[in-house]
Amino acid sequence: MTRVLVVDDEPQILRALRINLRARGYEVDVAADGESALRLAARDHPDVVVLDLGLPGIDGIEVIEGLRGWTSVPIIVLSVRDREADKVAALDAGADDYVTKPFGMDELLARMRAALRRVTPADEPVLIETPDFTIDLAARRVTRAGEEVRLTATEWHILEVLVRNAGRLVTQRQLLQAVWGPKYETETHYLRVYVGQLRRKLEPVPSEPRYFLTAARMGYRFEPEAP
Amino acid sequence: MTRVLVVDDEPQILRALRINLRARGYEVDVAADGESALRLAARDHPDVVVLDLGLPGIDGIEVIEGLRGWTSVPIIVLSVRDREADKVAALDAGADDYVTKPFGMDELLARMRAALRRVTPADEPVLIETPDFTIDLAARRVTRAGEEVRLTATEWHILEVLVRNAGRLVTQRQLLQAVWGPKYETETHYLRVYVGQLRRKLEPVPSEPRYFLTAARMGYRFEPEAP
DNA sequence: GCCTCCGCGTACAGATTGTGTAAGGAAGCC
DNA sequence: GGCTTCCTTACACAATCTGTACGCGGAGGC
Repeated sequence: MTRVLVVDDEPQILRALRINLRARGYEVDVAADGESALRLAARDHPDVVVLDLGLPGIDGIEVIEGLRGWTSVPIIVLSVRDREADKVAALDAGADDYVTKPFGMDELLARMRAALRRVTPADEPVLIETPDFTIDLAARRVTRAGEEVRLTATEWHILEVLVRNAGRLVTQRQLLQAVWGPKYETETHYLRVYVGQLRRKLEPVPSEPRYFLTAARMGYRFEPEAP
Repeated sequence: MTRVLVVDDEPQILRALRINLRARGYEVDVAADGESALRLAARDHPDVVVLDLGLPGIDGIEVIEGLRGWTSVPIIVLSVRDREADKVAALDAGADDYVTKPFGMDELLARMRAALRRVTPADEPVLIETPDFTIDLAARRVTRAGEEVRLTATEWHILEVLVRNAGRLVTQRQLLQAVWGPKYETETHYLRVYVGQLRRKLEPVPSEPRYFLTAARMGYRFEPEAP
């Protein structure tokens, strides 16, 4: 089922969108400000985000940047601002589309379909195999020596972000933002605890990590292949 | 180099687009009708297509369908028609974006960048190779003779600034400002220490730098190729 | 040609900060 | 109530950063 995260501070628009999208068979998350948007996105992993730019609190552009730190989910921006500079800023920050209010529901739906169509065929590898364990992203399952490894929700969340960025460094900020939300950007000790648990469950020698590598003062990196 | 196929039957728009896109470093193909568009696309495999809907001969929608038969190249539709039904039809036929004429060149360029970004995911391996070592900016990793070279956060930061300005001189002020912040503009000796460490870790003969060159009283320069 | 001065590179050590691990309390679920 | 999971704190250890000292060499003045 396709999940949409709708972010807008105007209740009637939020309501209209929710009703329309539900009627079309989408599962709908709603948020009225940037912080909840980032938190919900981190928790629910929507397939597409519809984002109003004129938010209270965190700026819409910052929400785009926050999301882009860890996910490539399509972002469709809604905005009353019709100035070219605004569009360029949003698109260059990482938005996929920019629709000016007032907009037609059919157009928005068509743009959503277009955005979703692009994502689906590019099905990322769902199975990640290493010499020591196998990760099935679709089934949310990790197998080690034939046995299933039980992971908690938080452990899985961290694993997922790292694995989806395999080979790349993920900064502590990105991880914290993705898993706990933007307010926790400084709580780096959470990461230490949970990365440590992942290592204990998955690394052949937890004290000498081979897959979940630390880059001091920067972040962590998942390295799927034995070096 | 990025190749753009522009399809429009109005000569002045075609001309304006060609000039603007060339000026931005794109390679530009042009076509004035649907048939040439399909032919050129097949021949040249553009990275993005900018397509006017109001074409003589084959309908614009048919061009989209024709392209979608064999390629997923991003298609940005231009059109004078602002009716929602037209947008929906084009998007559902396979277009990625729909821009109503008259449009701003900056907006179109931003939408092109957004479309291109999706195709070439931002995580394209940003690899800088020299005869002696390889830098992977995404992974934050340096490999030398097959072995990973461990760099500290500060070392990385300096390396990154230098590498992103490869071949150009980076002033001491720029470096200090980028790595330590504007308050440290005068602490040039920090640079000496850390550039020295980079040389020790990466230069074949640290005392005779070949990649990390000093420009006395000015700054440093990274030279990726052996002279 | 000699001397001085300034900037550069290196070495090193104390202070600071980051990291990994263990463990306990709170909250939720069966 | 027992179990699991999450959040939080504490602590030891290690790595990194910061700051000082010193030797070297080239540019320019004399």
